[in-house]
Amino acid sequence: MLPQDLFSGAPAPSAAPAATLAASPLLAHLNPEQLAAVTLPAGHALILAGAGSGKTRVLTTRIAWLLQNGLATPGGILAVTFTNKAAKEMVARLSAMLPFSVRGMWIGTFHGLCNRLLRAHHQAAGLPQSFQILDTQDQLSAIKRLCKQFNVDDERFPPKQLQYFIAGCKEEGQRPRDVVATDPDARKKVELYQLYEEQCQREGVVDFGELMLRSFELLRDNDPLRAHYQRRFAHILVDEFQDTNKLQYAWLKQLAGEEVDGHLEARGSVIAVGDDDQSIYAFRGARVGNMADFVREFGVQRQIKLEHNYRSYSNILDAANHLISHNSARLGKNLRTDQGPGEPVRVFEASSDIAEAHWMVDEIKQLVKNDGLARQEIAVLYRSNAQSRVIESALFNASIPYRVYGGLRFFERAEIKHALAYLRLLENPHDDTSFARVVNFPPRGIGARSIEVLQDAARAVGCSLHDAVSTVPGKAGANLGAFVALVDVLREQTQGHNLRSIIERMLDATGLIEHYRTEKEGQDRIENLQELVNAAESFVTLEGFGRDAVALPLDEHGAPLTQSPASQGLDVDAPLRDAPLASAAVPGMVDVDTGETLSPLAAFLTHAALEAGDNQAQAGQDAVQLMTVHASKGLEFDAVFIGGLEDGLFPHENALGDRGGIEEERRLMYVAITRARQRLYLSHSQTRMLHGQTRYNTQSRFFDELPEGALKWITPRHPGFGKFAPDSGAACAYSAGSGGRFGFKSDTFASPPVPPQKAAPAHGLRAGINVFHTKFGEGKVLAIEGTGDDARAQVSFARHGTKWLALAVAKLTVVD
DNA sequence: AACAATGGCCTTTTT
DNA sequence: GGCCATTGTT
Repeated sequence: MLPQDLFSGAPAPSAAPAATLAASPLLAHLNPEQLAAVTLPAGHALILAGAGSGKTRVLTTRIAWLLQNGLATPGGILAVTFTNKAAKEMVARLSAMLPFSVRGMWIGTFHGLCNRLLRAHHQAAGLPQSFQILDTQDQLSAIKRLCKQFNVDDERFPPKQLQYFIAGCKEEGQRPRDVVATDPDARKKVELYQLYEEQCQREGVVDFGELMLRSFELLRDNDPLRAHYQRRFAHILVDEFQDTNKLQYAWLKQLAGEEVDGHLEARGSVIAVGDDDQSIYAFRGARVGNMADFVREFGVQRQIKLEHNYRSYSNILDAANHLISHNSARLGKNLRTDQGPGEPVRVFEASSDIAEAHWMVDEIKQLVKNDGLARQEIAVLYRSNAQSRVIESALFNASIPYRVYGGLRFFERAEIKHALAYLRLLENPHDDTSFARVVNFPPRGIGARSIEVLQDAARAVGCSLHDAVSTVPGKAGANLGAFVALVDVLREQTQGHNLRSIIERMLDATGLIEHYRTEKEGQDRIENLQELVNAAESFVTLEGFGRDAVALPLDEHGAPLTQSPASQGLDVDAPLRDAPLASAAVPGMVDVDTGETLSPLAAFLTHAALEAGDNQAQAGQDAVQLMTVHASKGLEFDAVFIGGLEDGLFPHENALGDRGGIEEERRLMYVAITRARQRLYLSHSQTRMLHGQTRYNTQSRFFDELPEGALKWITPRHPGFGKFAPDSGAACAYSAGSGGRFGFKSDTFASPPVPPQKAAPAHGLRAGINVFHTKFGEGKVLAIEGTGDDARAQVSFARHGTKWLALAVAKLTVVD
């Protein structure tokens, strides 16, 4: 771990005298730490930015400051984020700060910037210029198609698992030849990975992982190109650094400079901004360890902690600080505020999930009525999506408008995917994933049998489905021919048309709209398809076609021969003379470096793949916000409810076995707590309907890690975690007060909830004895670790391998 | 090819 | 309990 003293909060020496800086309106109202971060001298730096500490402000002000003081040119700046939302926010704020367009800067998501790089240097990267991007759905169908073709037993190799395997390999930077496979199963997987790659290459498509890996390899293997970009990007800024995976970190290293004798020969400055306490994406490959690696490998000299929180009252921060202090392996950070204590954190114990939801509804009503809070400033957070149902129905019955985040996004909807598949076929007839998707949609007499014949034919010749159609005889061949003709004719007809007209013609010619006219839920789908036309329209106007691009001569490696004016940047004063322009440079459109252009259609398809759109229902309404804790990261609300704080749910039982699982759950809780500005409500329920059965849960262990002084128990606190009150009658009486009138399922109320297996405090387990688990079956205890509520057992199950189970949660019974 | 029925799954998720 | 995907039926 990093020594504590490295993280001195002291302002770093700045490039200009403090007095001058303070006078600058840009730097007004920054606190000393923020000021230090904004005015860091050249060199790599790590900024540990706590929740609500003004991180985005620091990032954008830093960029503006560099430009204003002539320390950087727009072309020399690369700022990378994880989500489109964050990238847009940065662009918007910068546009407001700067008197000129942000166009010359590279601001975007990792994948967006990779896309840009690969489009610009598609030849060097071995890709067609208009390669299309597979989203997760497309990738899965591509894998399924592959497996079918090679007669893979999908019991032994479920496509989902293969997808996970392939994505995982790519995130680790591994090509099939790099994967070490010892057992036959693993070898088979690698073989399929190889075949999948060949298929993608043949079809001219890349998945998300490929976008990252391919551009990493491009930089790694192409010396002049790498040198060019290293020279160009003098200032690299990375947001949410704790969420970077291994490959993204390696990608950043390629851009940052040469590695000499194990340490990085710095070219530009990399400023990494992150918060290890908010690392909640380890499950998808994020490596918090990248923060420590960054400090070591980049020889980071300056680290700044932003600990001043501008969001919450101190009771809320106390709760957060106290909780997170139970994690080991932290870089160390404590949030503080100038605000007073505020309201205590209210804690409620419900007798059932229904009662819990009704309590929330009652409290929400009061917050709106008595405290005048806007409904959209109230959020209900939960650990898993399944929990939303009960809350939704309670809100619905109380006629409180609400909005659930999550679910399908615009470009992920089936009808939109169908339309996009047709559009992709216009762009690239060899995109078999798209071909297979719509060859019989709307239905045109091409059944599974015909498709199978076609696929076999295509494989035999080694060509695309499109090209194999002519070899299929008979009626099936005729139907297939008609489909191909439809697409080919459409392609010719729409040649030179604008995007709107292409899409309208496509919708008409393919009969998509017509097809949905007869379906029961077709009206919504038709509206969505019309919305697609609007989306395309606004894409065209927003992204501004035909803006000037600068051509750049390339050598035979695809690397720029000379620096373009853009890469040298405008001279210091020039930007200020530029007319202000709100639109941002968008990946996939026009590359300002190379002048390479993409057809409007290809650009729009890229946009659709890279930015799936909003995943929120009806926006605009003043509605209570419902979402998972993960989805709430980066947001803030006046009042926050965190429900389902029960052991097994939050922390989630699946996390208890994993190494570091509990700590990630704790960080998740930390994220949830720090969303609240004024009020925080925590609740747990004695019983909960989950997967069709009533579960009896004890309160979350996290309650024991919160400071008593900041809490106010609305229902009396139980003696302690894991020890259920023998007589639960009291709890029932309390819930009757606020939620009882809503009625209980007889089975939950008839007898007081009794936790089934936790009656005996001593678990009575020891190594060697046999146990039974409801999910994993029979197993043998290998080891016991910890005591009391932290006790865990390592159990070897006959069918499920060896697992660590928390005894307080796992349902283990001794078998003799 | 369209529909009904059954079975298996079930933490979190962006690009 | 409810959602999905795949299977079976007409």
